[in-house]
Amino acid sequence: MPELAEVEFFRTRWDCGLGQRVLRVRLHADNRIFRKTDTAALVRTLTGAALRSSVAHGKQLLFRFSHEAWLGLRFGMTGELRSEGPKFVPGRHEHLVLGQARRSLVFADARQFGLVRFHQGATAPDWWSELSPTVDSPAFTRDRLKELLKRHARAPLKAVLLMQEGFPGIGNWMADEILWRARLSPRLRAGQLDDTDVFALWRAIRLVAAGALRIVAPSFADPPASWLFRHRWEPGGKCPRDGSLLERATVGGRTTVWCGQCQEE
DNA sequence: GGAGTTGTTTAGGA
DNA sequence: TTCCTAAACAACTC
Repeated sequence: MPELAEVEFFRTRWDCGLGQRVLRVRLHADNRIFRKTDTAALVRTLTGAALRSSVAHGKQLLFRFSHEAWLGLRFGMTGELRSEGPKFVPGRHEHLVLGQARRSLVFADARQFGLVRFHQGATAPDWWSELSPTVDSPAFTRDRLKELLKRHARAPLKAVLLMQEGFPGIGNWMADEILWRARLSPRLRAGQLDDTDVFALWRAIRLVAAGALRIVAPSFADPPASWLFRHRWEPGGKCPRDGSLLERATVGGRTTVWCGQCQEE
């Protein structure tokens, strides 16, 4: 479920706990979600620590606590954050619950494709500080995009846009939306683009990222009907630009929707 | 019961 | 060696 804007939406759901101490940590230590986590250290350190701040980077979140404690979260397909009452009892999918005096901060993920990470230290962990620039940051330049396309010249555009090391935050629906805006077929090989195409793709990336953050992040609202998003899952869905029937196929290993008329092969 | 799901990692092939 | 693809992970819905 969560891409750039959805992750940002979930981040703010724990804002109500900022500045407050964690009194009790409950977790399902044996679950796959903790495969990279020292759960004993997490429980020991976060108990009594106060939540200081949070930040999103693409599909990833980092929460900073007092006691030099850092909590990293990834959502996979079905992860989410919620705030519940102080007496909340975790169900089988609520893998991590930080109990504060007035609320419980809940991380749930039914499929457990997500990830919980814990770090202790004066500075953010390496797996956070080494992330490449997100697509909405000033560092994501046209030259950087050109370089990424060159590096994966033989892969289809759709597959390249989904690579988090190059395009942090872009997921399946955003990739389709971007390619539709740029009028480029998802099946085009990345190395086939000329400078005009690269510029169109860059502009579409910026526009879709900014639009998603503006529309989706504050309240999880759907984008307007002028976006491909609203038509991509409908049977018989039509292109909001020219009204022709949308195409659907697996590209780059993922279900992909595009307009065969206005997206250049 | 089978197919599909807004994600990532890994094994194996080209 | 490097890069790309398909399968696997786990649980739910239609």
